[in-house]
Amino acid sequence: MNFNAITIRDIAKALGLSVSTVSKALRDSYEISTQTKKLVAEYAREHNYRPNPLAQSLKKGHSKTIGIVVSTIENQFFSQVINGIESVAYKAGFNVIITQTHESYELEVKNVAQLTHHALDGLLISLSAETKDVEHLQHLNKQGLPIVFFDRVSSDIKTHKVIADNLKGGYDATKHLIEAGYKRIAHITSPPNISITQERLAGYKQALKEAGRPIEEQYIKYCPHGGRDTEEVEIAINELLALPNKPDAIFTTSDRITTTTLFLLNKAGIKIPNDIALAGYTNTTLADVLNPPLTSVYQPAFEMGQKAADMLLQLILSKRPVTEFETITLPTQLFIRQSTHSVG
Amino acid sequence: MNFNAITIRDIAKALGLSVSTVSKALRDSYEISTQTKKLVAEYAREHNYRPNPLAQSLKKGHSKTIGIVVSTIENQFFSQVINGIESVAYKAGFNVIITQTHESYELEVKNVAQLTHHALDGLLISLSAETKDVEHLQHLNKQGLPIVFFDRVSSDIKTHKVIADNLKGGYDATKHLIEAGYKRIAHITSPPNISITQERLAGYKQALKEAGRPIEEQYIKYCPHGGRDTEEVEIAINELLALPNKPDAIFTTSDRITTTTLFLLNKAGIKIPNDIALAGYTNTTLADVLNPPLTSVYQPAFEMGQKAADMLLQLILSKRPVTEFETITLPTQLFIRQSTHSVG
DNA sequence: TTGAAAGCGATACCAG
DNA sequence: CTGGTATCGCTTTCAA
Repeated sequence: MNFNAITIRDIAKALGLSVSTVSKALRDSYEISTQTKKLVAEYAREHNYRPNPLAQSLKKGHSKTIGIVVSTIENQFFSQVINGIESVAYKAGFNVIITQTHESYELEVKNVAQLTHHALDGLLISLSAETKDVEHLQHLNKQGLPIVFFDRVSSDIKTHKVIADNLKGGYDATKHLIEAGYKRIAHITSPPNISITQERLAGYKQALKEAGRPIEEQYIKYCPHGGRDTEEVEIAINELLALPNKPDAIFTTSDRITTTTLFLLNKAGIKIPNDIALAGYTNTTLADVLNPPLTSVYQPAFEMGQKAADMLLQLILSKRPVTEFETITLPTQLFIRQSTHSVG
Repeated sequence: MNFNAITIRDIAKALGLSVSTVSKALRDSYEISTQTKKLVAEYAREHNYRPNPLAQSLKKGHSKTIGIVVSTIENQFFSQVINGIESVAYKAGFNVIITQTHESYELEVKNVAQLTHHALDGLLISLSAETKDVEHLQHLNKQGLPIVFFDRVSSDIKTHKVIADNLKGGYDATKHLIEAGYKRIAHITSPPNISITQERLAGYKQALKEAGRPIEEQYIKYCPHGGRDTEEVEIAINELLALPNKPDAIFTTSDRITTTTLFLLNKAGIKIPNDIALAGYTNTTLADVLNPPLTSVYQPAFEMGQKAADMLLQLILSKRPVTEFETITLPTQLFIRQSTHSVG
């Protein structure tokens, strides 16, 4: 508040009262007479008094704000998660600060530092695609900053976590492709170090195994930045198309990889699903009006945000240190559309 | 910072120095000996000292954070604007707090209050669809809070503004539809009170006039919440379809209205562009892979964010009160795709 | 019922 | 070169 706001002292002076009386009156303390309260309240309203939150926070030792770290808000999945977080945070009187890592470890570290600089009561984070160690978080956590992971989590920090059932998501999509008659199912995914990649990949493998299909590494492609750059997806697709036995179906993870794959296949004149079928993770509301409508794994993003915020608030508000942590797994949903129409 | 962070006082005590010496050493003051500086710096690093930003802000009178108010971050246009804002804010060492109005006037007022409660140095805002008066902003502005409008602006507050060339956007899209041979061009848009609606509508009308076409009110439909609710778009479309002379093309404004219209027309089995052509405002990267690929007006969202942040920073950092304000108008781009293929 | 004063953490002026 | 002290705006004992 660098602008000329009226302070409690101004009110005190104007009304011939003491600062403490005004403060108490404003907070409706039982110690203050009804008359004085009325007087103060009126003056405050008329002059549009707003307590300086900085001063309040400094005094009280908490800021009533929580920080969110995601890779990009352009990704609908994350903006939906954020909406979920906000819906519960606001209700509890907490504010929210959002920062983006753009899949960069360096930015993640910077942003977390920046955020905690700004005095948070808690942190909600989904790791960047590059992140391999969580030293920067561990330290804060040990110092007492409550942290809750969502989506992309780390097993190196013991705290609450909220994830989608990634294994089942990968399994469902792959199984569907198998049942639809596809023979050579490729998988384009995020880098191997992040949790969602591993879990979804495990689902993919499990479905293949159950169907007695071989798992071929040549059909599995990783995008170092989770599809942030179009080129990485393009490389993956080109490698797949150059295979002697090129795939007849692709299962993609993450919004970005999915839509980029769709874009690139269209651009290359490859017909979906006739030439290659496509099933992918996405939370876009546009899945139905894509060309073709896209078979997709949908994650309950809003609920994920709500749950994560709930758990964080619980940590923040807890009187005693919490030592028991849980990981909540939310179900995903497979929507079958024309991009994976049955073969034959 | 409710967690046990180490303070300047702790350092002073541990090192047998005074608080002020430590403070100065940390800020690399010329008054302090190199030796002491080294000592302090080392201790600070080892113990991971972070200055409490709350205390700093309180003392310095500014918080180094700017607030952003948009309708929804799920809208790609806005998330792109935010990315633009962040790119310049971070470079200048400013943090960013984002809040969403979900097109509600009430939420806008609440959020602005909430934000300023949290001690901002400046505010960047795109008005909600419901907002008709800006009393809540006027007051803050008069108190000295720098405000810059973008996208949906108000003429009631004299300050910097950044907008897209909405008139030209509306004009280009409509003219294109006319030239492509469409005869009855409808327009589905946001509520009439917000600036972008008026400007785009003006462009639509101008194109029709220039082509010697009549402007028929029955072809112009407003969505009270800018397409936030599917129903409002559905009502608009149904009314258009029920017309004796139903339109053969629709020009939609706003991401949400555009994609919802596409969805609803598809759902109703109406072929685009054969039954009805569609051209709409959208910033989604998916325009190319929609069914059909969508003719659209694209706004330079990232640049808009950059410009707005630039101007806000300029206001914040200015030594003397600024009295000269400007409105920057950014060009839009019309991308012609299959949803408006030429007739015949 | 009201007020004086300490203190949250950091900064800056002024002495020494 | 170092340290004491007032201050930012507010909350909270403790006295009066």
